Formats: sequence, C-alpha cells, structure tokens
Amino acid sequence: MTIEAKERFDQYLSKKNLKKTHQRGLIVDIFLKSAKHLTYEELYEVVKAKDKTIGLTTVYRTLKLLTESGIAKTVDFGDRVIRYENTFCSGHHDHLICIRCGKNIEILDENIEKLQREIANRYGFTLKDHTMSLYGICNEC
Amino acid sequence: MTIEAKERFDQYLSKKNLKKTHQRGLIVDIFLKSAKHLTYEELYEVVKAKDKTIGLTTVYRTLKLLTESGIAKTVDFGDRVIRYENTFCSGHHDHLICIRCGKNIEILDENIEKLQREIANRYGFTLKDHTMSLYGICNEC
DNA sequence: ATAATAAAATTAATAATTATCATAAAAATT
DNA sequence: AATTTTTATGATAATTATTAATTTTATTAT
Repeated sequence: MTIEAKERFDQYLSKKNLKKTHQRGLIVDIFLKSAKHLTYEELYEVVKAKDKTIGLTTVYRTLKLLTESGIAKTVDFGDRVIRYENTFCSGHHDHLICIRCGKNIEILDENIEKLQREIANRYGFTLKDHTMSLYGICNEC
Repeated sequence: MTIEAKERFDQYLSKKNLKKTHQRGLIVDIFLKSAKHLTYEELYEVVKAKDKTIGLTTVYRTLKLLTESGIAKTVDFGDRVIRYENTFCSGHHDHLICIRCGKNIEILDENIEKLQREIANRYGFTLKDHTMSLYGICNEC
C-alpha cells in the first residue's frame, strides 16, 4: 500500500532527525506510484517532468533514504543494471525472467519461502529478507 | 574446476573466432584463482600487479567475454555493487548473507532447486539459471 | 616467413556518482 | 510571529566508471 509506505518513510525521517521537505515528498510519491522496477535515470526523468527545479543530487540522496528505510530494494536482472523496486507495491515477490525476450513475471511460492527460512535457521541465521531471480526461456521464445 | 572453466573459455574463443592472447589467458587465470566475488576494480588491481602493461579496457572486455561464455555471473548483495562470481569455482550455489557483519555463506539446497524448476515449468519456462540471496542476522551478531 | 586479421594499449570521450559550498527552507526556540 | 539553529537543496565541480576511436602489436592461417 502506498499510504503505508509513505508513513514508513515519514517515521524513518523523524527517527533519523531528517526533515520533511517538498522534494523528498514528491520523489517518494512518484517512486511509489511508478512501475515496479526503476533505474535511477528513469526516476529522475519523471521527477524532472513534475518539477524542473529538482536537482539530480537530491534524487540520488532520496533514493538512498528509500533503500535505507526499506521501501526500495535493489534488484539484479543479470544485465549489470541496478534497478530499484518498491517493496510495498505488491508485497514481497520474486522474479521469473525470460533471457530471450526479457519478459518479467512476478512469482511467489510459499513452499520456497518456508524452505528459505529453514535453511537460514539451520545456519543460525534469522532471516530478514531475500531476493530470488529465475532465468529461463519462455514458451513464446 | 579451474581446468574445466579454462577449456570452456578456449572453446568459446574458437567458436566465436576470437584469438587466444596472453592478456586474455592471464586475466582468466587470475579470475578463476581469485576469491569468489570480485568487483571489476578488484580484478583489475590483481591483474595490474601481475602485469603492469595490461590496460583497463582489456579487463573490461575480457570480463564481458567471461560473462558471455557463462564462466562469470553477476551477483547482487543488495549494496548497489556489481560483483562477478566464478560459476565453476564450486559449482552452482546461493548466498546467505549477514546484514550486520557481512558474513557470506554459500548454500545449496536440492529441495529449493527442485521447486524452482517446478515453478518455472508452471509458467511455461525452461529454467536455465537462477540467483538467490538470503539476508539475515547471524547468531554471532 | 609473410600476409591478413583481430586484439591491445593509449588516449580521449562520455556517463555515472559523489563532494563541496553558498543559499534556502524547515523545525525549534523564544 | 520572529529569530535562531539546523539541515536540505541546487549548482557546480570533482571523481569515478565505462565506452569509443585509433594506432601499434600480436596471433593465426597460408
């Protein structure tokens, strides 16, 4: 939920004694409303379209805050491009990617999730998060 | 196995009509002998130490060949740094990472691997590869 | 051994990211 | 509400990362 994420961001700001500013608000709003997987560049484009006066440094800085607060997460589709994903958008999910056409399906499997927790526990870890990307060839390719 | 990987690289070169050169050989050897997860920078440092005359562009190019030939794979530990991993070093494996101390354990679970193939098939995909990273807090932290 | 071809190094160009700093805005205090 | 304190911002510069272009050098095939 977008509202939930926004609240989390505000809480993070006050916890860290950071200020609520117009720029931060706008960037977060845009990020939360946008497509799943954004590069820095794509985000900056949209932000600039809404408010020409916002500097690129601010976008970098805000993106950092978003990751620190757990609202954004970096994902790797194996193409050496860093993308940011909204972790609140559709809850947690993993990725199934076609290496021919680039098709990207979001998946979620409770059995795997359970196994992941078990493995972590076996090594004495408390699992906090994970990423998983499956690469294959889809039936259309 | 290092030898196996080296062979694969040589095969890749001849298949693509690329030449075997001293530089490529050296870079591949170093990459295969090195620690699991190298950044471009780390690799270049070691290469330069062995042979001062090798240019940085050549390292970039060879790293590209390594990924194309399937010997290297990019991995994301969630810190916006692209690392290259030797896929032959200890065969396929996933990662369990402590978000406090950075400890990095290689894991492999046949049940998960099987589930991954099943999920991919369910969506009409033929699974070729995958990455999985579990983030948590280890018992020492 | 020689010619043909491709790769390397070097340099330059471009892109991405971070640092600096003066100004402006937000929160705290009066 | 005005003032003070603190922090954020934007512009620029600096740094770092990556790619391109070109001449020289090395490799392969003949």
